[in-house]
Amino acid sequence: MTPSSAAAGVENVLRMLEGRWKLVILFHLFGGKLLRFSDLERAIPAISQKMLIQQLRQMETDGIVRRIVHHQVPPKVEYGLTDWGQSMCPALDTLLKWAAAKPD
Amino acid sequence: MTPSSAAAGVENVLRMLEGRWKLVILFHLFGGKLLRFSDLERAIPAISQKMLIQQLRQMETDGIVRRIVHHQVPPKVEYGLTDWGQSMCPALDTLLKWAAAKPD
DNA sequence: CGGCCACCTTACCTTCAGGTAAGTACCCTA
DNA sequence: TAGGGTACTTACCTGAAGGTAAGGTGGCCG
Repeated sequence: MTPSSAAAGVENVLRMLEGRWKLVILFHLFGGKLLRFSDLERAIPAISQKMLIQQLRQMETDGIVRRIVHHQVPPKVEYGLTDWGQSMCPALDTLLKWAAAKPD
Repeated sequence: MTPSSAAAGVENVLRMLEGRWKLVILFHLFGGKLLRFSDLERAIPAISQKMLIQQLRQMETDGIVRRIVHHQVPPKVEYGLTDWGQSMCPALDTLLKWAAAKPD
């Protein structure tokens, strides 16, 4: 495994997490919570609708988020994490622990 | 710990890793290796001098990289990881393992 | 019939990370 | 004194991420 290929692997992971709002959304959905579009808007007031849907769609195609449409009137769409998305939690914990171990 | 504060913690970590070249540099320095400026240029041909020095400086102020100046002619400057920088390795491994566990 | 709710979509603009290219400082060798 | 190696520095430019604001659909309710 060359330095470049290893870096590429990690970069693929980072690409899923970077984006101004992905992590905020992620942490709102951790724990198996299901939230509606408007719930997320309320939970993250600073985000625009465009950004919210954009980041959700990207996380959906990355397989982190799943989208559950209830065919009702008025429309109801719920967002939650996939099993794989949930399983990211320990990995993020490891990062936080490393950051907490910083000297100085 | 609110979703936003947890996200902020992870974002701080990501800010240290994001940047087009940080990870590539990082993986070149893993294992206690010491490389000179020109070594890194040769190891990463696609990077410009400006970007190389910029990313090195940022990682230095983040406490990940250390800079060792040898007062010689011609000049000699070596770059290596701090202990804390080295200790990031397992955390990145966790991320890679998570990515490898992706279904589909 | 008109307005409202929920969930998007579109057009347009701004900002900044990163790229290119050239210049600087130092001293040694030929 | 001219050239070269090493380690940067500076000025300028570009593309894409993200922001703002407005429009669109579909049905129910008063």
